[in-house]
Amino acid sequence: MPKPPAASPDVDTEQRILDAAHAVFLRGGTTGARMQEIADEAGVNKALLHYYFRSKDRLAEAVFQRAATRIFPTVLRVLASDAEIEQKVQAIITHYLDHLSSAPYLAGYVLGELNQHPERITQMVRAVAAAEAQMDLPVHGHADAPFTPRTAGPGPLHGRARVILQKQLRAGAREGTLRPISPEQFLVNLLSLCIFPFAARPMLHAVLGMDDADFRRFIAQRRKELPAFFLRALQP
Amino acid sequence: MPKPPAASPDVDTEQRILDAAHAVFLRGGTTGARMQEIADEAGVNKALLHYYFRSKDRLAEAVFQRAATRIFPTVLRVLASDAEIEQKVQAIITHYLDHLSSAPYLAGYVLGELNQHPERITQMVRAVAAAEAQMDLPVHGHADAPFTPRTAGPGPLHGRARVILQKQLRAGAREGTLRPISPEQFLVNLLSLCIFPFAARPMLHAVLGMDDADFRRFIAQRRKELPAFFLRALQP
DNA sequence: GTCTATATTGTGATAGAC
DNA sequence: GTCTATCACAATATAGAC
Repeated sequence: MPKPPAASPDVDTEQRILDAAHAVFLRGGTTGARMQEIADEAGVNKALLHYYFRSKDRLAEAVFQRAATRIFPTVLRVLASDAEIEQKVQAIITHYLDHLSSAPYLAGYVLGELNQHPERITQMVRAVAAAEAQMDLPVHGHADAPFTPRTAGPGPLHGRARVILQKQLRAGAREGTLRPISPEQFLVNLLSLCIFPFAARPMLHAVLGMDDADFRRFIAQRRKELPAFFLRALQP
Repeated sequence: MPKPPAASPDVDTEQRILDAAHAVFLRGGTTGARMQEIADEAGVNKALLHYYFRSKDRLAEAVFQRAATRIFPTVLRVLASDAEIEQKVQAIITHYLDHLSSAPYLAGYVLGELNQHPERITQMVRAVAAAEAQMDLPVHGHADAPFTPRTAGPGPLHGRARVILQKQLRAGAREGTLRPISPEQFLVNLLSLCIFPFAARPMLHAVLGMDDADFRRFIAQRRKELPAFFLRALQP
């Protein structure tokens, strides 16, 4: 029962609050954020935050859920598709560079939360599992059904995505078109190259002297070069 | 004058406090950490923290300084050396995987701080500049001289390290042994592949179901495979 | 549903004895 | 140098009017 008690649930206000919380939490992290700040950003009173979301903790949970959901499902969908490995790499790189460019704080926020609040890990497990489960239902079965407990193996990425990736990598190795590599190393390498530059943006500012314009150019160039760079590394 | 007023400055206690603060801040971030927690960890009273370091802010600054200094100088030294590019890649990868394995929270902490407290960026600029400057003094000139304002170009990594790297990459491209790549893309790729797995460790836990033992094995394998992976990507 | 006012706790910081 | 005791304020949370 995360919904407000009764009457007409003013979803508009609730949404405004959630958006405001999203913005504030992503900038300063959960512990750094102040409820007052969120209220101001949403243009409402502090008490309203507690009316819609019971406590700061729950509000933070809701925001993290949303953020985690925004950073992950696409990769799973792409990996589980029946495209060639080259196309998948291209698609994932393009997606991340574009997506994270438009959400500058997202990567840093998610990593930071996971590091500072271990309890978020289980939350992310659920988020990923939900994404994979929902993926298994092609179209029907309305998206916001609260359960769909259709996860196969033991861990999260032991669903379709991982199985298909592994099969593809092995096939490539057998045919001699790909150097043998485990799905884990493959994925971590790919995600590293996509996500790290955004999570470490301030570090690049400090170490390489990149201002905002520099960074945009840097990412633009990366969009062109990274797919080939990565695929070359996979060659036998 | 960050030193205690007078008398015999009990460097032992000060060090214990700093170590405790290091441990606590790295786990929970600056804002998440509590002074009481640090005092407990150091086995002293809360008031002593204020005696040695004036405020939480200054203590946090000191810890960040130390952490930033531990994560960076080695790369600069390696890059500025006269080794071949292949050896440099190998050395940097080995160093990071070993070093970050023994300091699990370091990467996440530094990235998190930089994201949440923009003022840390200038602090890191100074740290990097100091590291580069100190590097320019081969042996003589005792290490803890507080100035050495010998930084050349405008930005931080516009010192020896960057110049040498760029020269090396261009030479390789001219000779046809390396595919053309900018020093920035080169460095970010390398750092991404080294640092991200540690900063995203909880994410890997959630998404790939990696427990501690899995992660150790994963890194061990990475130590073997990553240099070749990266160097292949550089080939023309 | 939304506000104002207030209760309550947590936490950084200081005073002062030893 | 190190402790105990306490202050002062910031921040979450609630009560209750409208």
